[in-house]
Amino acid sequence: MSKGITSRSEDYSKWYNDIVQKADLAENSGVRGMMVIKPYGYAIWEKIQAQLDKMFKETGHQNAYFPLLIPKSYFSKEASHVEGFAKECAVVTHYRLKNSPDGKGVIVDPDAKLEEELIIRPTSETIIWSTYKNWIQSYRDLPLLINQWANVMRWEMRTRLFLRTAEFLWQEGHTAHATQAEAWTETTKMLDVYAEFAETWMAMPVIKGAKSASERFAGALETLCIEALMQDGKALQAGTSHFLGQNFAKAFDVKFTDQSGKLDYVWATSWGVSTRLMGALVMAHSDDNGLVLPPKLAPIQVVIVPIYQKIEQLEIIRTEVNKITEQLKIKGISFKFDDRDSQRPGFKFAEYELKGVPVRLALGPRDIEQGTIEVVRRDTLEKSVVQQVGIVEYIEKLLEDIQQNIYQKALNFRNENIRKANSYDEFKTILNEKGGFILAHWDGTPETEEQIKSETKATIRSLPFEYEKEEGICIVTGKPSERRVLFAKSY
RNA sequence: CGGGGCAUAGCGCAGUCCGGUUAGCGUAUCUGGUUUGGGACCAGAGGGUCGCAGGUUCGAAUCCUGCUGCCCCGACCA
Repeated sequence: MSKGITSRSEDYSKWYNDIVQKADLAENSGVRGMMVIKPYGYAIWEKIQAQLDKMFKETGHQNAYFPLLIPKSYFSKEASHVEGFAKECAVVTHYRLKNSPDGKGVIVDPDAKLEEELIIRPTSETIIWSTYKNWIQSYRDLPLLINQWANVMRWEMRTRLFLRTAEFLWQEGHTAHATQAEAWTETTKMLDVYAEFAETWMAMPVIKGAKSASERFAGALETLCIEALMQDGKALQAGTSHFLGQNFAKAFDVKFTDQSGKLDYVWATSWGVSTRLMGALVMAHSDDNGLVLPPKLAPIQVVIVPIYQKIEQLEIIRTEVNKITEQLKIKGISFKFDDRDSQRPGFKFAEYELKGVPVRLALGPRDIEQGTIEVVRRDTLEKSVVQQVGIVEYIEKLLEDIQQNIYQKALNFRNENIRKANSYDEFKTILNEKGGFILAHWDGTPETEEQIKSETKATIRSLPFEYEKEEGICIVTGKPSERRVLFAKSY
């Protein structure tokens, strides 16, 4: 169909790579595992950031910035945290280069070895909590609600554009509270923020739940997550919110005096989403013609393509287009009038489909004569000719429809791909033949979880909130279980 | 980090097995013209340290060694 894009049925991974690269979202760089986010891709990330940032501020958080480099000694203070991240940390050992004696380039100066090595942050709990120690003395300093937008680095074995890169962009919220209850409320509140963002803005349905013990964040007492289903039937963790208890407060000695004068450790949370959301966005809605973007996150919501033979015709069209774009501006709808003479209309149509622009308008001599305009919506590729009168209201409504429609489509797909399995055989059959989410009983032990993982490659994505308790027996061991949990193969 | 594949013009590739003119093809780019309602056509032009570093040879894109990067499959993760 489309030039140069592998179809999903042919090779899903290749399709994903083709879209990311050909829609100009990102490309691989000269550095292993690290990508360049291109202007069009970054524009989408900026929209994601802007909305999330607004939501964080609305829930009382402030932004701050902490250092990229973390002293190695900080890292060892919280035992399970080290264990979780040690294997993938980049380490800075020297602070100077010098000219190579053989005259070929530069070498690390062996005389410039650091006394204490520095870790490039894989996450910032340690540097932040060592700082919070100085910021918190009394209950009056609480709650402390901080977020930072930053890059982090995790030395990944195998990387994929947006989904897993060695360096990625994210936000990380780090909060401190006087009581356990308040910290727990914060943990669930931020998960709700993520879920709302995913569904309302990304048009991507998610399932909220809690991670099993083995999938928890290193150092957390509880990890909550939102899980989304991709078109190939694999699950993607789209955001996490951690209840850290008093682990980091104890590790970094962060105490406060409560109203009765008693000294106690503070309660903590952390929560984050990353540029991985970009990967989720691509896989949630796109088709074999290219990217499909939800209008709320599309850098260009409406593209206008003029169709003309002579330059005089273009000028007439331009006058008509200006009338429309002035109104679009007032409505806050972003647009692009593509008057490039170097490409023909057909080329432009294909190009904007590839880039996922939600609405395309085409205006030619025939329309000028008849007072009409051609409107094509990206999600269904449906083409209609409508009157120019009232076109802006029509577009406004159409953008809402598209946002709704792609959400509904993704929701239907997701719902059709949640299945219950009542035996291990059934579980395996569903997994191999259909994929998707599987709800099944599990005895609650890490051993059984591990056995299922090694035998089927499926993992427990979460203990989902939205499914009620139900007595049953574990599909593997036959032991009693009080609820079904959510399994899937995942990214 | 293990197994497999790949690296030649911006992009996609041929040439490599079997060393030998000036390294080709498609596409993109630039110029001029004709075109423009679903990826236009004609004519001309520019563009290469053949991934990097060594080696063999009269001669290397081609043979040998090392390195780097990318892709796919595994072990680990947001």
